[in-house]
Amino acid sequence: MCLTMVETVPPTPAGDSGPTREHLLEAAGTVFAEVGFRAATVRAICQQAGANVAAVNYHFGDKEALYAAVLKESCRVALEKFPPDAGLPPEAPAENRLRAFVQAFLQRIFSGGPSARHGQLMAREMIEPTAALDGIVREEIRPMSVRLSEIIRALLGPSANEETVRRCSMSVVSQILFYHHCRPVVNRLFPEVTFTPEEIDRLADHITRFSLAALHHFSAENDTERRDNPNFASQGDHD
Amino acid sequence: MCLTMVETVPPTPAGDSGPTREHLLEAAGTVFAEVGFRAATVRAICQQAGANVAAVNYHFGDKEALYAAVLKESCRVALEKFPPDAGLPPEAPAENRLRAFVQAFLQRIFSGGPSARHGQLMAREMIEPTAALDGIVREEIRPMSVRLSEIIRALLGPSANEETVRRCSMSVVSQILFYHHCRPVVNRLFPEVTFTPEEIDRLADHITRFSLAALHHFSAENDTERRDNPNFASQGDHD
DNA sequence: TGACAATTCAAACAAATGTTTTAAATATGT
DNA sequence: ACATATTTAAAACATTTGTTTGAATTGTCA
Repeated sequence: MCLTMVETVPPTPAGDSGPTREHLLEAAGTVFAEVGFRAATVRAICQQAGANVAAVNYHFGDKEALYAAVLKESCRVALEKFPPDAGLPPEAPAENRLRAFVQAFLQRIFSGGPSARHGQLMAREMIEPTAALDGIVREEIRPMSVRLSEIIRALLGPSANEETVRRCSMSVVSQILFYHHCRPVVNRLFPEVTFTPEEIDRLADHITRFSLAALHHFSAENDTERRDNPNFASQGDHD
Repeated sequence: MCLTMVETVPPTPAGDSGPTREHLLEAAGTVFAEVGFRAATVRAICQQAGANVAAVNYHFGDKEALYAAVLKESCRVALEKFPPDAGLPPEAPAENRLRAFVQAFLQRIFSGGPSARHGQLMAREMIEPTAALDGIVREEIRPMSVRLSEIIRALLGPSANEETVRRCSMSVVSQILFYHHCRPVVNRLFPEVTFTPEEIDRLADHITRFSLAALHHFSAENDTERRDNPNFASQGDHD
């Protein structure tokens, strides 16, 4: 069926080939994030981009390729704007690195703009994974996961086994993602909850404190010699 | 346009009107949970139910009403099979009630059958809320939320303010939902993680211990008199 | 300017899908 | 058994949607 296909893919593979291509990427990012891949229509995307219906197929080949391009680009932008280490060196205290990790993650998800759109797209990928998810996990999520694991391992102490590190990592990430993934329910349950920058800061505080408390407890549980050390119960002046 | 419409809705409002209606509900539950409301086709549902294409409209009016019926029914079944208190009386120690809450929630989500389907449907509702979400929040989620809040409040002590209770409640629920909501990523990151009943138990253990450690810390932070009470640090023989 | 490639555009195509219609089949009550 | 209501079935309808087509337009370089 592709005998008559000469070259529908754009001759210029990537970059800023033209304004239409970028408008398309921008509009597609918005529409995909708003209604998801399936519900998004190329007509809606093209209209928002001020382009013709055939523009998607001309510049990207088909709708799915456009989606992959959007996902890749939004991922790049989000990580560039809010790097996971938030500028902290690896030698910084693990408590601070955890705080920075949590805050950067929350900002990446909740601050408006293309970074937030990436969060929306990823949330949809969780529910309905596309072929693009494998690449995202490999290039974005796994590096982030090992980075967090290192922080957690430093906090748990050397005697913590890998399973505990993994479980605790997930306990931390879960708290970050919850407000985003369950936003429709959170909004209905607690309409007073907002996501202003200040509120994001307070949220990062809570998640960090909640997690550090648990991690310090786990750490003390492993190294029995430290069990009655009162230092591990007080936490809050670590910055 | 509805002048010629006489009575497309079923004369028997609910209950076990006929085998076809139930087959439809069953098949629709499976298909909706698998591919979501939008991607599910009434043709696929009817085929799986062994019914004619027109059966959906005859018995439920339209596709959306069928979806609402599925959501309502799956919610009923899930809560009936795994009640949030897991048979524990309200006078039981808060630690035990928390453990029961976590375990029942995890089982509701991960054990197969109609109960798990409800979890799938709810996950999709989070990402793409339908009109049915308001009812679910009112009748299912909010009661569950106040129940958890009571447990958390008991653990935090009387001096904890509402905001802390709310935040800690979310920290607990988030850990429960994470493995479910982010399953595609978890599977790719840690293929060794399974969700057998035993693993679910261990997961419930971790979440409960992690949360109790943090909550006891918060509690001690508020009531400074309890700070050095060693009871709040040891927890692990609660069954 | 003129030829050639790249891009845009309007129209149409083909497939999928929710819904309706009309008739046949089945059950129900007398 | 007959009449009536209920349910099922096949076909068609109307709309949406991703994609293609071929002409028109624009840009580029000699």
